Amino acid sequence: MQTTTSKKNEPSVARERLIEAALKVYARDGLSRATTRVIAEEAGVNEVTLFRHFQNKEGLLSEAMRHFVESMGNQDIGEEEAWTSNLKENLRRFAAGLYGKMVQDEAFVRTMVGEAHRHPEHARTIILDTVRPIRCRFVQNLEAARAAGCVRQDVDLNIAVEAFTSMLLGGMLKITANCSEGYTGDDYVAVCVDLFYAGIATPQGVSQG
Amino acid sequence: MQTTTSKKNEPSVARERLIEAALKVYARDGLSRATTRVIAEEAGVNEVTLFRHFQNKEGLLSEAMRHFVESMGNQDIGEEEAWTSNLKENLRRFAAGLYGKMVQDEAFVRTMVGEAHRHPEHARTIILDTVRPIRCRFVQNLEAARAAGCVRQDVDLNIAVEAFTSMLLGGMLKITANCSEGYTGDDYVAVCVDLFYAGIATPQGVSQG
DNA sequence: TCTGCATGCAAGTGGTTACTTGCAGCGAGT
DNA sequence: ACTCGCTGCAAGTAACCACTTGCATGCAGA
Repeated sequence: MQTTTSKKNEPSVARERLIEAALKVYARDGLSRATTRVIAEEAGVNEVTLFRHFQNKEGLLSEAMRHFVESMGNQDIGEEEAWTSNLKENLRRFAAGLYGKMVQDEAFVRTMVGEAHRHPEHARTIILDTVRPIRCRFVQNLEAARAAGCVRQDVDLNIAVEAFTSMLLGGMLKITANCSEGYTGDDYVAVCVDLFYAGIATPQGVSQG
Repeated sequence: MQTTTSKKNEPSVARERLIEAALKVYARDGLSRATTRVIAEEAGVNEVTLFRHFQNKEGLLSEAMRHFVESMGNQDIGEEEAWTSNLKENLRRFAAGLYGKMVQDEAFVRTMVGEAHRHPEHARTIILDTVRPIRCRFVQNLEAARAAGCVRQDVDLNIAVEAFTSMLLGGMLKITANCSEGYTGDDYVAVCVDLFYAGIATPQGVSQG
């Protein structure tokens, strides 16, 4: 029989295609509205195959989340260079990289923010396992910069980094919803970097103008 | 017949109860999962009455959004006092007030962030009509502070305010999802105020330590 | 007292949902 | 050649969805 999209060469192609499709549909339609039928269609796979691989809708969701976290773990935001010198430029690169990634995954981010209540464990896993490593490296870099005398001593770097990433996240949510007025994402990121740099740098180290 | 919850004294009680219930259910279950049956139940009103008042589900949604925007317009975040003096204290009060309001409406905020794609006009209306006035007042206050010499000249205040509110929004989303580590919302707000103040204040005006 | 309006209740319609069952083909390893 | 696992397809089930219809009730104003 003419199977429209089946390949059957590699082992368990359908499974991978279903997971990829699921993530796509989750992002596009939300976790609630992502139906097994639509996911299977998107994957080019029979709906029954979905239930044969993952017992039910929730099983697919869990597997898809695990896959997402793993695939994100292999990615880097900003190259780690010498953060002790040229702090502002490093901040700029980090912010631009993180903001770009967030915009890229905007739909998925929205879905997870919106459904964090209904799927608390998945939301927590994703936030902790994907953004924490990034944040930790960021904190370490700032600590190095502080050791070099570029960063104020009287500020909690953990919270400061949280505030910086939140600034980028919140801005992305508003800008991509077309609710910003008269400025672009690049403008926004630039101001964030400027403010944050001026906020954490040691006063005598702030380059003015 | 024994009507369980009807009052029938005031005019059109059902309508108001339906709108209140709808907002509650939207926040709790999301826009997609909020069913007419559940909303009617929550309102203690027959489901048919819902369709008689608002033609369909979308009609109720629109009315509920309008109601939300109106009710928010009557609320104030921070009292407007003399912003030219004691800038940091004013920032603190504003931030605490806004953060508190966001936490209060956390579920609704999440719903709107998550479904902004599927209901772009409502999302835009809400963001623009409810948070813009607050932001505008904030910008004006900062401009006054700048005129008094407390605020740097070389920063776009519109974007800076956007960054500040985004910082609070993003932090709230993470903290209320139990994804913060070792700090409270108050800690977070305090650091945000500290960073932002150090970020926008004129260098000579920064009180150190 | 009569009329109109808002509401409740019971029932139903057509569509969609998650999920199941039974059957058949096809490729790979033995 | 034969089996076995993966897959497709057709069909069905029970629940739920938005939304409708018809009828009864009770309150308010005339």
